[in-house]
Amino acid sequence: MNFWLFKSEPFKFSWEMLKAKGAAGAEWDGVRNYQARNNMRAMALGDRGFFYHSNEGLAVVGIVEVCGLAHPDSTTDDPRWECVDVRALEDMPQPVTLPDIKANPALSAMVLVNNSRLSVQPVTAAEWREICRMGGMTGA
DNA sequence: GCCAACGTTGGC
DNA sequence: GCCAACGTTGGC
Repeated sequence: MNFWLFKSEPFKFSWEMLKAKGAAGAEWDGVRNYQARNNMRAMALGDRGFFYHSNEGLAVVGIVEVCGLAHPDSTTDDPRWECVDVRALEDMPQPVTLPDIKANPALSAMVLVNNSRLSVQPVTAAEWREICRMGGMTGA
């Protein structure tokens, strides 16, 4: 299983909005960046991801699961853009904030720290465990 | 609201 | 194929 990080501005598409979609989940649409698209193409069913609120909140607030493989983005006719489907799995007991992440030397190589503009990012297994620990996530 | 960083576009 | 100009993102 691989791990990822999905970024969204909460006033456009928030964690609460994804949770409201339930088990069916939602398209992660609107991505217009090749690197982010390629990351989505590399995803497998059951992969896990962090849901990160950018601009406002600035924190990892929940865990999502990839529940649909990459397919054409329904918000454009341009065949270049694809997206996966994700659904909300669990809330972070405590949101892990960007300052918390930046202050943790174990996370200094995270894409979030070094290329904050990439909207769909890979996360290593070690980074995944560390952020789960910081967020008070007992399982995962 | 500002500004730095990055990606994309388009002229040459 | 290079590079300058521009637009967008996102942290502060």
